[in-house]
Amino acid sequence: MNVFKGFRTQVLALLDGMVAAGELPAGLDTARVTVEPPREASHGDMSTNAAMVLAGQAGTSPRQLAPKLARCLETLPDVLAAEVAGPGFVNVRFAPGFWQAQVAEVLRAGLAYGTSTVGAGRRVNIEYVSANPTGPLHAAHARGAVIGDALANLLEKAGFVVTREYYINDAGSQVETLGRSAFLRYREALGEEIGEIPAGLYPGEYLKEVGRALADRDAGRWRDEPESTWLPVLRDFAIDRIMIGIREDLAALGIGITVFSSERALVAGGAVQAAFEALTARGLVYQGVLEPPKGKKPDDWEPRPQTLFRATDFGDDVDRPLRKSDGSWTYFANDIAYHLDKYRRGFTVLIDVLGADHGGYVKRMQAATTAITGGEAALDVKICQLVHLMDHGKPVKMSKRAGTFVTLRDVIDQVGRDVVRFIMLTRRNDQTLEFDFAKVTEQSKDNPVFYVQYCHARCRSVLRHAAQNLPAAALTPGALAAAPLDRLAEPEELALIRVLAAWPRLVEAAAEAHEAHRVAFYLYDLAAAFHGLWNKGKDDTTLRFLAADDPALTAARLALVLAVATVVASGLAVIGVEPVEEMRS
RNA sequence: GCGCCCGUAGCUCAACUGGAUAGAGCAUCUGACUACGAAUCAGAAGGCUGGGAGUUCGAAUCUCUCCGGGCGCGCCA
Repeated sequence: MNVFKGFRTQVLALLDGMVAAGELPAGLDTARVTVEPPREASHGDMSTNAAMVLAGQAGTSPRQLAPKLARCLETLPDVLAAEVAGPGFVNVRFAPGFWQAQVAEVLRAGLAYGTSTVGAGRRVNIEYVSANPTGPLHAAHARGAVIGDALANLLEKAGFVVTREYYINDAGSQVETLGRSAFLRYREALGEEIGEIPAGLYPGEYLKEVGRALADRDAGRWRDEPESTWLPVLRDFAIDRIMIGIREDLAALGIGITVFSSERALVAGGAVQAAFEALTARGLVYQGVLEPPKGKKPDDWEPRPQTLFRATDFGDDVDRPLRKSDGSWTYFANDIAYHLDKYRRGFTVLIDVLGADHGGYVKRMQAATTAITGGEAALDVKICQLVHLMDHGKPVKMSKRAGTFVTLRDVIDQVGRDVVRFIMLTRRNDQTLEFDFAKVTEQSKDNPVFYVQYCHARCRSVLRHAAQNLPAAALTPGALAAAPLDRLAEPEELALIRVLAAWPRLVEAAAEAHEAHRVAFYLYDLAAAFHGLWNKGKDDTTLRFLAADDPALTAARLALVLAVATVVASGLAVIGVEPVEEMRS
């Protein structure tokens, strides 16, 4: 239960009452009325902008309207005081009991605390990773994988029905190159000396295994055949082998892709032709000649008529080609068909998580999605900026040519899956991210993974201590929820409860914004509030959780501790990280 | 040249989609370890939110224009 949203409905009800009493005109637009925690804690518990939003419509001023609303708010049972502040905010203070009750809410809900229904069962398709099946996943893929996966978790928690999808680009020239490269390794596996890998083919060592596997299966069957015979076989064989490895790597990172879509199958099924015809029927396809790109003109540029999609009608900068000069479809045309396919499978909310090099692709794909679905589906594209791999502050050298690039598997093996997942969410997706092997495994407060995990471990530690003196039955969530929570009266305790109570609101806001990183930042804030209270107990022993001479107080504080552990675990579940019981030394 | 993203404390980053006096963490300075684990915490100091103009009750956020960085720019995917 989002307490802020709950209070907003109460505010709206009071406004209706003011309308009925003739204090406000009817027909006010309350859509922009918000209830938020004030930035400054001293301003109170919640703040509403209602007077400022409505004053104009009501023909009065915020400072005149606000006091009237404040008086109404003070009639509510949980409200201690409502004050007008600044340009017309109404700040509300709640009775401690209002917050204390939230602890019991957390314990009753358990890990489901924060689960919301704002998604209302709407179906969302989120496509992520979608790395070309020409080699193993490398370190940079981790970011898109985690952002997509965490966003999927987040949206599910917010009440959306989510499909997690991986688009296999198995149709273009790159997989042909893969087939040729694999053929070379196949011949090598049969004992041939292949020498240097020619330019234009993939040199990676990982293809040796592919070549060997095919040699084991088919022996010399393809060696002396023409390319037209072996290429499809080698290509498909290599794709299958590489996709097996990719799936294993994703599993190692805990990425739960549910649907793998094949570009080749899509094309073979006539989907591109169908999408093309749909666009044509809408009058959005024509033959035309594009201007050359200014400033950076390709050497072989020559004006030529092309089959173009009217992307500029939908906000793109130029119209985009759908066919290559040899008559085959462009990647863009295939992708239009793919997005139409998603729409036809019932999704109206589409999210693509793409790498930084796809930045220039966003507008055209959004234009195409709007066009092909008649505006019924909306595409949001999350661009992941680069990840700079570092070690002890120095860049990790990588060279694709020398085959020394860092694979995703390397990273997972070195620092662990939980660390990878958490760190990838410690920056907004459109901000570059530094990933330092030394720093992310450091056991200090500089390391947010550690800091948050340490919070959970401390909570569990307290509960373990309590278990030495109390029967297990007294420590269940149900028993603790029944503790005298009104004993949680210290300012720091109430402040901590406010942070807990912000979790459901954060889930909703982050889900609507499609921003999973906010969960990581929230967890950091929650951990900070808890560590602060913990340390207060160092100076002031009356603040300690376990009060030997006061069982009732102890029970109330243990309820709070368990609630903190629960919300931390709930948040980590969205990120896809396992909460730890204790820190290993 | 055009488009997209970014520019916030010395450094690394937030800021709840337009809210109040822009917040954290490092680093710096001051203080707290016979402990429910100090692997932490409290306090101080640090800002013309790259510059300028506009929109309105109100702008880091929206518009325009410069400056600086990243990514991309017809038959690669």
